Amino acid sequence: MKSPSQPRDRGIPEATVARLPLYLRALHGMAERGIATVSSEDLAGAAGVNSAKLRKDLSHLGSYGTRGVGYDVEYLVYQISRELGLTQDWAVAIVGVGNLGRALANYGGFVSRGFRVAALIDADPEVVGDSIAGLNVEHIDELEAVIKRRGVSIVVLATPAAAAQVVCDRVIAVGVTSILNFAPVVLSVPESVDVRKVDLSIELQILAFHEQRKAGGPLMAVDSQ
Amino acid sequence: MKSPSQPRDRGIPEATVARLPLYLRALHGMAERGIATVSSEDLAGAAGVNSAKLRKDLSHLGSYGTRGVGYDVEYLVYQISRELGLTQDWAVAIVGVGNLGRALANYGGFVSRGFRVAALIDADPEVVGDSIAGLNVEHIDELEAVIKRRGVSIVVLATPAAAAQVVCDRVIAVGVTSILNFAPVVLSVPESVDVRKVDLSIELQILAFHEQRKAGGPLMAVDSQ
DNA sequence: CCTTGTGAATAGCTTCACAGCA
DNA sequence: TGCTGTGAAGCTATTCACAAGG
Repeated sequence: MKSPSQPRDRGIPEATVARLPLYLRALHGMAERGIATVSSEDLAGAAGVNSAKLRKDLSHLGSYGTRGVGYDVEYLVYQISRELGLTQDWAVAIVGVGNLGRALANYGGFVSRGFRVAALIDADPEVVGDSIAGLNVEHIDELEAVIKRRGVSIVVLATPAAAAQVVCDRVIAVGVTSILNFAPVVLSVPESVDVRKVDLSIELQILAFHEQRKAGGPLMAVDSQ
Repeated sequence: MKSPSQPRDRGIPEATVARLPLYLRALHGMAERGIATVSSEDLAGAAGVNSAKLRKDLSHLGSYGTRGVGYDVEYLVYQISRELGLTQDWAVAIVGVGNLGRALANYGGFVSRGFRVAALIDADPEVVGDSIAGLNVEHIDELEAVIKRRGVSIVVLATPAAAAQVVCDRVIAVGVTSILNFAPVVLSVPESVDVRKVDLSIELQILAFHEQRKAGGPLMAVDSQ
C-alpha cells in the first residue's frame, strides 16, 4: 500500500499503548509454557480484551501475524518490547522511601524486564544510609547529582504529598521528562514532561461508586447482617 | 424540559466518574483554606483539567452552580461525596500483607474519607498475628468468616500473582463484588463483579514508550529534521 | 457583566463484518 | 479453510461556542 517495509507508524493511539504491556505479559506467560504460535482469539482471552481490539492494536505496529495461522509468540514479544522501548534498560530512581517506596523497591515486576532501580532517595536522616533491596538510600541533597551520575531517566515519586511538587521541579530541572507519581497531588509540569499518576484512594472511590449502585437498594438503609 | 427536580441522572459516564475524586480532592483543599466559592475555571485548574470538561462533568450530577458566581465549595463537596457513595463508610479488607499490603495498610489517604481498613489477611504463618497499623493480621483460612463478620464490601488484593485468582474466587463466593487488584494477572470474574487493577510495571512501560519517542530523535535512527 | 450549563461539532476508541491471503 | 488486517459504522468522550440566567 505505502512504503514496502514500513517498520512502524509513528502515531500509535494512546489506548493501544496502554494495552501493549498487557499483551506482552500474556505472551511472556505463553513463551514460558512453550507455546510457539497464538491466535488473536487466544491472546485476547489471556489479556482480557476482545479479539477485534487486539488485532486492531497490533495492526498499528505492523503486520506481524500470518493469516490462517496466528502470531509467532517470540517474534511478537520482540516487536512489542521494541515498540515499548524495553529492549534498552531504563534507570529508575525512587524518591521517598516510606512504606510505599520500600514496597516499590522490593517489587519484583518493577525490576524485571527493561527497568532497573538505580537509586533510592529520601530526606529523613533516619532512613538515609539504610540498605533496601540491595541499594543504599541516599540523601535528597544528592538528588541532582545521583540522577546525572546514574543516567536516571524515569523518576518515581513516593514522597508525601507536600514534597512532591518540589522534588518534581528539581528532577525536571536536571532533565528528567518521565515521572510516575504516587503522591495524591496534581503536579504542574511543562508540556514536554510526561506524568502518570497512580492514586490508590481514587481507585477505591471509583469502586465505591459502582458498589453503591449495586448495593444501593438492599444494603444502604437497613441494619447490616 | 424534564422532571422539575431531578436529583441525579442514573447514567454518569465512566470518564466522569473517574474524575470526580480529583475534583473532590481539590475541593477539600479549598475548603480547608477557607474558600467558599469557586469558578469552573479555578476548580478545573486545581484538578488539572480544562474548564469545559469540568462543567460538563458536573452537569451530569445536576445543576449545582450559580451562573455569574460559581460553585459553593461545601455544597459541591457534599454532592460529589454522595454521588461517589462516600457518605457511608466502606469496610475494606487487604489480602496479602507483604511490602505492598503493609504500605497500603499504613497509607493515610486510604483510611481517610469513607474507607476503613477492617481486616488484614495473609497466608504466611510468620506474618499472621502481627499487628500492623493497629490491626491484627488474620489467617487466610479465616477469609470468608472475616469478610462476613466485618461486613467487608471491597477487597484489595496485594497477594503474589499466583494466589490472586484463588483468593478472588473465594471472596466472590461470599458475595464481594468490588475488587482492587494489585497482582499482575488478569482476573477472571463474573460480569456482576467490578475489578479495578493497578499495575506498577504497566505504568512504567507506558512511560518508557513515551520516553523512547522523546529520546528517539537524538539517540536512535536519525531521520526527520 | 460574569460564569454556568449545554447543544453542536470534533476527535478518539471500539466493534462489526468481511475482503484478502497463507 | 481459517485467521489476520482493515474499511466502515457506531459509540463515547472532549472541545467549542454561545444562549440562559443570576
